Amino acid sequence: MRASRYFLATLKEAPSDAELVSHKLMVRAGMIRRLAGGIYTWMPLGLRVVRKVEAIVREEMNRAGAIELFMPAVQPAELWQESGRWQKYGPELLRLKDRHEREFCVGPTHEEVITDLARRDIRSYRQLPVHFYQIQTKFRDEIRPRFGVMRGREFTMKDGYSFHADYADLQREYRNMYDTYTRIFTRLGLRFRAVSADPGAIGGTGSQEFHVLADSGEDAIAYCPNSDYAANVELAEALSPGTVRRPSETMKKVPTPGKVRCEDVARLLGVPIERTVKAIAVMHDAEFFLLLLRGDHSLNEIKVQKISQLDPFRFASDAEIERNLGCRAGYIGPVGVRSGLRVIADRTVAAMSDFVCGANEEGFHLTGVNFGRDCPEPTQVADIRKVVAGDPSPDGKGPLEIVRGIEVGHIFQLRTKYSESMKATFLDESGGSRPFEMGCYGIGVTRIVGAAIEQNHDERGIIFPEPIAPFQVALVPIGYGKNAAVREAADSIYRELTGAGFEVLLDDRDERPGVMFADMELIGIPHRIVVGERGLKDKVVEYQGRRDRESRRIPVDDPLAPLRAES
RNA sequence: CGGGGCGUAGCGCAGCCUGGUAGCGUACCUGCAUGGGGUGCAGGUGGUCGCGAGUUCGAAUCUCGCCGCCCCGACCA
Repeated sequence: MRASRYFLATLKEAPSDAELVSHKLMVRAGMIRRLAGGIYTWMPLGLRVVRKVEAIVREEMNRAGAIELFMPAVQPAELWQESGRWQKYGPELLRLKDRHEREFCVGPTHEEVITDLARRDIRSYRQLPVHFYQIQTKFRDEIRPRFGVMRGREFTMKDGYSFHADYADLQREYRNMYDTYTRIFTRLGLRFRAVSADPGAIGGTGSQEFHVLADSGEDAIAYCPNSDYAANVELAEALSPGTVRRPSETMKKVPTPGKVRCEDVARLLGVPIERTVKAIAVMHDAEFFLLLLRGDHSLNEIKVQKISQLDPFRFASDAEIERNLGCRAGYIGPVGVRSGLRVIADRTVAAMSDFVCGANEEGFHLTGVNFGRDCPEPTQVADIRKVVAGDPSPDGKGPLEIVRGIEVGHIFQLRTKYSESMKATFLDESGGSRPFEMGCYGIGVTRIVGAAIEQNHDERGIIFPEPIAPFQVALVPIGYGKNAAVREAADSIYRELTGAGFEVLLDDRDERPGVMFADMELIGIPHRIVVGERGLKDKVVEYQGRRDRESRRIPVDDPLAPLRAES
């Protein structure tokens, strides 16, 4: 490809609304342009990268035995009403009406469509198992689209759905997909980690997410460096500390005017924050609950939601706190509350003694507090906090560490959730009618592009992993338009590299060297060959890898040398 | 959904408080010079100042409404 005939659209400055490096760099490199909130045009250069990702995903899915099809983006409301999600999905589902006032939605996912297809076309166990997938545009009307293509509203996703006669076969395919995803992300050249995701809601042996590791990731992942334990922090279990309570102090009321946060109270009283307990007031319908956490811990809302009396819950308003405790937020605690008020303590709190908590009186806290003696034992003890680095791994193999990640894949055992609600059944060997066992497996294709950049960049721009680079080699002649020797050498190298199967971007724009270097680095091409009059006299050109600090001279008649060494 | 901020040329910004019909950098076009890290000089193109209404002789500027975008919050005990 000749740069003069291509459409490079690099920018010196990024638009001010871009926050993440990957977003800024994608705009600056001319990979994407914004059309509306969370909706982007893929420019020629960006599209090349998307296509590379798609190709790898497609190849591995096919190799794994899945079959590609293509479903409509616009879906009739009836299917969603049947599965119950027309109500449940909420405002994230973009709904629309056609000219006959019939209701449709733009598909955020395709379980309904594929299940409908299966119930029509799969009648016998002899047709099972089967796994369909597609690479398709989805639309999710996010509350707050941001981070460019990483949390857009319109995005490309590979979604696959498998159908099985029994659970054992679903598990087999689930493992198959685990291995396939691992291969895909490895081939894409990404540092990633598979982590356990929410197993409760849908059932089965659980689901797993694949995260690209990056500090800017929206998810926190807890993992054990000594084992393969890894889970989204939302689910990672915080074990009971198992320490024995040893009350030694007597309870005292101390003034703490203006100190409402645990760390402020701890500092004022000169005690470690680990000795404080904070109380969080929540409501389930009209019922009031007090949740107790150690001062330095934070509430895990997902875990709270799993306590049956608290599904769903919301935070209590100031008025509700006043009404139930007679005190404003900031000074509330479990001591002296009316009987019958439900107090749920985190496991860590349940093992504490001589702790500090709010006195239910504005401007005062209590020290030396102990359960049983100063206030009733908690109504319930549960794991309701987020794990922190240093907590013991649930598998007992050492302390947890926490890293951040970007979710780029998710595999799921759906079981019969959709096949039952949509009456999708087949006939088994004995002629009985049974609902399909289903699995579903997603990969965020466009998000991968952002995640890859998030993980691979420097102050000059993008550093694409080789397998998804838009071009592998940037060929930069200096004085292409003026110097015949340079032009001939560049053209000849171009032919040779192209002939060897490399995608080469020949910068024949006759720009100043600095401009060409800056552009090629910005757009992240992994290899660069510079052809200049100076070197040609010695029959050499220069090679520099995108991560290299310096270039090195290579013979002009063997430009493939450094690339061979690579592979 | 709550709070805050912003909307002026493709991009980044100034002007607005103290009304007088718009400016800087960059990008783009032309010419000359330059030719190994976003080069220099000169000359140009490009804006209904987000949209609508109002106040005024006169509105980018003041008022109201709408739209769009960004950030923060929804862990506050």
